[in-house]
Amino acid sequence: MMSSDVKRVMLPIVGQPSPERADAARNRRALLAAAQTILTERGIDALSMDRVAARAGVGVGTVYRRFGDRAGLALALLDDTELRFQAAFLSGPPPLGPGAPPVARIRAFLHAYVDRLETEAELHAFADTKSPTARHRSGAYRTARAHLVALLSMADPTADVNYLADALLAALGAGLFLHQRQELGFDAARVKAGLDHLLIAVTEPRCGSGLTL
Amino acid sequence: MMSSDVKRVMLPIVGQPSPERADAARNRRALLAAAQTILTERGIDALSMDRVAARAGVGVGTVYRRFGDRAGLALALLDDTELRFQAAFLSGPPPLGPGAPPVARIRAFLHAYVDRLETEAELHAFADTKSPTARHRSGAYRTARAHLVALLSMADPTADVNYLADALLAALGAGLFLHQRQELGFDAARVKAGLDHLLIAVTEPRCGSGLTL
DNA sequence: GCTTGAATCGGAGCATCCTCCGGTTCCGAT
DNA sequence: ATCGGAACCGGAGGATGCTCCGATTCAAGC
Repeated sequence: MMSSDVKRVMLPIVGQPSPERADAARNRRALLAAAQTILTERGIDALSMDRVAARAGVGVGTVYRRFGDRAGLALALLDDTELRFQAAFLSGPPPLGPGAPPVARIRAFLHAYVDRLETEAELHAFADTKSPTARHRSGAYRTARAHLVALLSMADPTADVNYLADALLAALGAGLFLHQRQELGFDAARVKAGLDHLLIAVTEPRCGSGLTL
Repeated sequence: MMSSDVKRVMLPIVGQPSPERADAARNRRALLAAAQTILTERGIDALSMDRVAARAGVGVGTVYRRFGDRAGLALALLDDTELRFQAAFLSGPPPLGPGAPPVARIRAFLHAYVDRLETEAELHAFADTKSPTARHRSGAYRTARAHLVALLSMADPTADVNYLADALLAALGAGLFLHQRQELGFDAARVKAGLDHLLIAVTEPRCGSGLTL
């Protein structure tokens, strides 16, 4: 009864109270692998929850416990690049990371986001299909938004940076990007140039009256 | 037999080759009325195709023939206000209609759009849930876009107006608006002020170098 | 009226998203 | 080794979007 004290210290590493059971981790890996396979083999239209479950050899309920819903599965598939992206703009080398002037960092952020959309737009769009506000509630969106708010407030403390951050991110919507690439025939450079134009306009100090409406 | 000549003149009004069969028109009205009733009585979450069909006393197939899909039903419900809106900015009194300077017309357009979202945002969002690019393919979007492109090119012929029109409309997305109103606690005035800021920035002539990136 | 071709109707049926809950598996503690 | 409870598994099943096609209804021409 005295040795129990020692054993109870069985440290829970650091984060979650229960890290994850072995079978659960195995299933999660199998599900992500199955989803990736279906994605590359048959395209995003074939990426249904039932199919992913069948391909991974588990029940449908397991998919939903792991990922919550279809959007959660898509976000999990994007998790690797998302984490790398966040690391890059939070603590990577400039101009994306700290060290460059705010406007240059925002510009690097926008361009890097476009580069992500170039290969992941369909998956981003898929993640947004569940609800029209799903995108804005995701952790990825909140992080990006907070980053832009911080940089914008350095660049122009007089502006409504909370509004502007959402406006810039709206211009980076996956649906809009697909429309620009497929319907309008824009290339990535044109999208980036448009974003540059927006960014300059928004962060450049007013010169005229500023109230010429 | 000679009266047949008179009968054959049964003019098809003007537009469609076959105006619409009587039963079809009756069903369309019944379906729209049923949808409107469900919408006001039980909210948008209860607006399913099956329920609309049952409420109108017709089969589900009829709903799909009339409206194509869920987005089509939503657009049909918005058709009245959409037509009024288009009439207002295409041929109504200034500043929304012709007669005012381009930037003032754009500003009036943005404000009027916000006013629509104030009462119709959920329906707009519902119409967008089918596909991420559904919004951009709709006739309403194309009309609004063309209008903005025309006005923007008058205000600033040197800009990429095709990009800017979409960027402004992205800031008017229903999902973003709901997020701003519900999650962020913005009121309509703040959204309009943010749009004004964007508009001024985008249309105001450059004063600095213009390439300070 | 009646005929007749064509447009429309309607609901069975399929695919998908998601929920629910009884049975099973894991893993720390003894 | 084993035990017990917490966590997990899985598939039946409800709800919904959408499709398909035989039965029905409309309306133009006689």
